[in-house]
Amino acid sequence: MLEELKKHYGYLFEDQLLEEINNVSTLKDIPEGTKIIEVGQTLSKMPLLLEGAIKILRDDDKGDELLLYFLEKGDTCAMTLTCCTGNAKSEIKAITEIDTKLIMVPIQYMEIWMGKYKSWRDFVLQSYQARMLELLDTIDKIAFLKMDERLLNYLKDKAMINGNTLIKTTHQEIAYELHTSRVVVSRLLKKLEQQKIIILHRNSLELLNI
DNA sequence: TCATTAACACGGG
DNA sequence: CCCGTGTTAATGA
Repeated sequence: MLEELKKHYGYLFEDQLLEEINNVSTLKDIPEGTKIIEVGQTLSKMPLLLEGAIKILRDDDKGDELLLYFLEKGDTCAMTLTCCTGNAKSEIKAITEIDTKLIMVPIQYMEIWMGKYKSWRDFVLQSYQARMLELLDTIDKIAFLKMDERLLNYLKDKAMINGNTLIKTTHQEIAYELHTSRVVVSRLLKKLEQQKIIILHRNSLELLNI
């Protein structure tokens, strides 16, 4: 595991910290579509992504959901960063978007390393800021973009994360994540197809000229 | 005007 | 058959 740690985080952390992480953490391979964190769940470990991607969703009071942002390799979950001080519960839901490899660090080390390693402190603060900026970006899109633009944006995001223009999903799933109805998604996708921006298939769609 | 909801027909796996 | 998809009509914001 130390090798993989060095490969992905070696440029960020000093050897001593890498070894400490290696000593207290567990490596996990998680298949696509697995729920990692549920709303209300108490967080005892923080994930460091090595490979793959995770989508972070907000559940509203009616059980509907809304996609907030994606985490990619080198990222960590901002929710756990804020939860580490108290025994706070998660306000968000995390699901693996593709097969993902990550390291789980028990959160008690969060605080210890914050004081001990400058590189760790920088990493945590920078992660926090990056997530905050992504959130603001998402809020901007929800507030100022029409649904058709949000949809296209979502498709592009998904294509980039999967490294593939073929996107495996259903209209219903998109509707949930963008917090709208399937009728709207179907209609807008149809429009995008007529504009030669995408090709529709069953259970998947293809993004053209990115 | 545009989204949502419900309802229905089509057709592919 | 079951489910994803395309479409429409009614209703509401």
